[in-house]
Amino acid sequence: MNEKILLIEDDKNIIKFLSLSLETNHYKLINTTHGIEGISLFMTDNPDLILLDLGLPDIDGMEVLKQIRAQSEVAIIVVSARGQEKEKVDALDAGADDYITKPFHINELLARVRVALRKKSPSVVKEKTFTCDALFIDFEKYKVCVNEKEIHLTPIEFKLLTLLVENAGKVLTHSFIIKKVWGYNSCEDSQSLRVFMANLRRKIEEDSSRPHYILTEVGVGYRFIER
Amino acid sequence: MNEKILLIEDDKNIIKFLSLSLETNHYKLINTTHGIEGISLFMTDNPDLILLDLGLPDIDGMEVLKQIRAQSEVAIIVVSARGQEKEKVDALDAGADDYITKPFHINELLARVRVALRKKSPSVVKEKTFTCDALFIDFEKYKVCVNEKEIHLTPIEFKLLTLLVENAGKVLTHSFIIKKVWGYNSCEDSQSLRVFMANLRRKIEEDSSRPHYILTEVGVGYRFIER
DNA sequence: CAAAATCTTCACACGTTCTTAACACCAGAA
DNA sequence: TTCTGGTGTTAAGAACGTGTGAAGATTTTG
Repeated sequence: MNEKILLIEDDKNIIKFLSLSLETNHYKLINTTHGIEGISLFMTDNPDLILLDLGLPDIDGMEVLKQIRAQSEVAIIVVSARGQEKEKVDALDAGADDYITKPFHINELLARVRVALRKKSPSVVKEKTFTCDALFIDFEKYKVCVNEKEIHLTPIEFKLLTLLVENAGKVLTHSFIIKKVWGYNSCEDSQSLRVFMANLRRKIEEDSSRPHYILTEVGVGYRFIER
Repeated sequence: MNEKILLIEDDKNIIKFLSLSLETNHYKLINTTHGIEGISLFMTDNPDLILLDLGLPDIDGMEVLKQIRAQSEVAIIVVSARGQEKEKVDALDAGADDYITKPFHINELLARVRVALRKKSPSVVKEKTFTCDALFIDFEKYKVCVNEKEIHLTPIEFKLLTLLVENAGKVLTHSFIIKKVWGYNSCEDSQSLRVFMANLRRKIEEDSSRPHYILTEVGVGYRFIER
């Protein structure tokens, strides 16, 4: 959140215009009108994205692009008045992630900023797992371990455990669980549910007569302990 | 190295034009004029990049975009005659990596294709071979060995094994496997799948009644053991 | 075109999973 | 104590999913 954007641009009007738009969209903005300072600011401030104009007063924007790209994979969007095909191709091949020609629509620019940021953002592979004491669940792999030892759950058992864990700490009523696991038009028979709870506890609890994870709320339902 | 590009576009002239350009630049090209078939081809052919027109004769291109993006991070460049700001923003926010408006300059398109491919490529570092115990697979040479002895697999068997191995450790549901192997619009018939699993096991398992590599998750699907 | 390989479909045996029913257990109330 | 309502446990059979051989359909190959 609050990604940092470095704007290297010498047109005062565009600076004003972009500052406003970017800041209302909750980006942190740094800006400079000169290429040399741009490279320097990139080094010191470590922005998440750079908006780079090609026509700068001191050095050529292409030079700035190449120097930054030589050191970093940071997202760079070229924003330029030069709309010639060759310049676009050169900038893109020199490492720019996108190229927008002035004049541009602000919403398109913002959308392209989002694209560039989502691609460069540390696309951490989200492990969809859950751990609580000796219990480990990998929802994606459909795998459940107790004390590092894999145990086998049937489809309904897995669904039940997932439901409980997703609502850890909350009490789930019998009818809620039945609706979620068996579907909305199943009769309100809690016999099966009790059997499944027993089986589930036998598999994941150390002592199923004194459950640690799945607690019974008499007259109401069941609840998974809060982490 | 010979990246595969899927072109979903209904304008015959553009198809001809792009085919020529892309093939002279040594890309492998697959193309279709319909969105539904596009999704299906994406599933079966696993392209490195998709060029998507928004105005298709069967379904809306945005729908194609969303459906593909729901399953994959593959590079997608929208190539459309619709140049409205809102459409660009919608497509980019729906997951497109870039948006080019017709008419376009071919060199700019090619440059943007290079940008999209170079950004996606590092994440798709695909292993060329796979080894697990007595099983060896060379994906490029389309070769499978068990105990150093080459065995013959049919195309679907190979595809199935590849899919399982690429997701080693994860449970793949029947419907997921069917979609990936047989394509998007195949009916949900798991009969064939069971037969292929049996054949595959007979070929790679020592004792196919007690499989070592391909495990069954009753009621859910199959999975390849974790390395 | 014929032969071979591959794929699909069907039937059925077998194993797993689910449902159901019976009963034990544990409060708290009469 | 006995009764009562809710819960835990066990076991049997029903329902469902899976493995497998073979036959027929389709595609590929020579």
